[in-house]
Amino acid sequence: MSKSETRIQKKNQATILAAGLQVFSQYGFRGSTLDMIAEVAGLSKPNLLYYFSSKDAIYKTLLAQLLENWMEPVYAINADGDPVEEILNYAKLKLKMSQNFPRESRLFANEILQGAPQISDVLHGELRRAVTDLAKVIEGWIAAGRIRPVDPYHLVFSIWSLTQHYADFDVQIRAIMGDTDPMIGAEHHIEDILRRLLTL
Amino acid sequence: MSKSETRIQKKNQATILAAGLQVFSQYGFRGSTLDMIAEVAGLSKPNLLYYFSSKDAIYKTLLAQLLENWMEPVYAINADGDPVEEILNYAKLKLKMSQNFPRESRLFANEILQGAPQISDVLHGELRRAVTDLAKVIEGWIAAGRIRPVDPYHLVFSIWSLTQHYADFDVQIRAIMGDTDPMIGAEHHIEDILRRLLTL
DNA sequence: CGCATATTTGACCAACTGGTCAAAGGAACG
DNA sequence: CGTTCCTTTGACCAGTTGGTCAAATATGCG
Repeated sequence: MSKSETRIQKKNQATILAAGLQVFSQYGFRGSTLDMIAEVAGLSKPNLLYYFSSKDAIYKTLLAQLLENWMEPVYAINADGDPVEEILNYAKLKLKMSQNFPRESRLFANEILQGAPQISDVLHGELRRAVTDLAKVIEGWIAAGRIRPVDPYHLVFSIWSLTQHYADFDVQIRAIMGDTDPMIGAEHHIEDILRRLLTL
Repeated sequence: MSKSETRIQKKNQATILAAGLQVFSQYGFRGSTLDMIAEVAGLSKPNLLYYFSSKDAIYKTLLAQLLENWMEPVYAINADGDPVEEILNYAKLKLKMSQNFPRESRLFANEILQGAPQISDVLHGELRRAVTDLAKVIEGWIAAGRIRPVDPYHLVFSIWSLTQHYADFDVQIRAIMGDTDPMIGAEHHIEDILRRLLTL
């Protein structure tokens, strides 16, 4: 079955997805062209379409991979762990993802800005459910007096915005900070914010 | 001079800019077309180009307006005011802007995501200078023991990300929160975060 | 009204767009 | 070596794109 994938197929599919990520994350779906992706990939346009049936197929594959990676750490939050450390650890993980996979973050940002036409169902379905569940866990922590009372939904949005900002607005941040590496201060700052917010 | 602007000219230029904002903020420069803007504006494509010399000209006009509006509240921060209130007030203002002008925020986000090709000079120039100056003011407040020691640059980024997130990721937030209006909780939450962070 | 000026538009263009296809070039394997 | 299947590509297509232009229409004004 999956043995049917040639070595060349695997390599070229990976090359195309990497090129697609590069281009889509910068220009969004509408603003990207197969020619641009082909150029970055170093393949001819018909060759792209030999491995992926359409521009849309490349884009959807990238988004699916992305959503999987993004949901995982949410599920990994342990209701029985230490509340502040669980939340801080999640935030730290998200910041590392912004640092190591900024293009994935920008791909997602672009999709949302365009109104999430491809992932509207995931947002209303799996994501909503996951966040609602997480909110219940946080409410439990609050009720047990283990963290300060905060709105759990807005807490989650804070973590997302604070961390993803370093990937999505990288150009702006670097323009302001010059040669200083933003990520060094960012981790400490976000930890400081969240610890202050959550500690009783 | 400026008297040379007809009533019709004023009206149509405004109509075109409004339509351009609508379209550019969703699809970015590359992903937007004159036909889309013309359709939203209710004008013919050649008519657009009678009022603006090119697609680029519409986009640049919008960005210039935007940057002006965004810089103003930064300059309004008063070094002699109460530090916490000055910062909180700035954050509140930015949140209101996300609420009342979300498309402007998304236009900016799109421009940054695409690598800020049109406003790179402003970022490295005026914006960088303004933030550096603001950072000095904040450092002064810290040195005077009037707020907790925080990295002033990352503080500014926090405020931007926390507030703009509600405009840029509106679709995602509404998917998760359903019918609940995000903005009601957002203001209190952001105030809570910043007060906790800054108060000694 | 009649004229000058401002506005609007249909027809058009060259470049680009996503995608097709038949034919050519390679790899693998007996 | 020859055959089979996988891979690559040049040529091509219909629809879209930003932009032009001359002609038609509307407006303002004496």
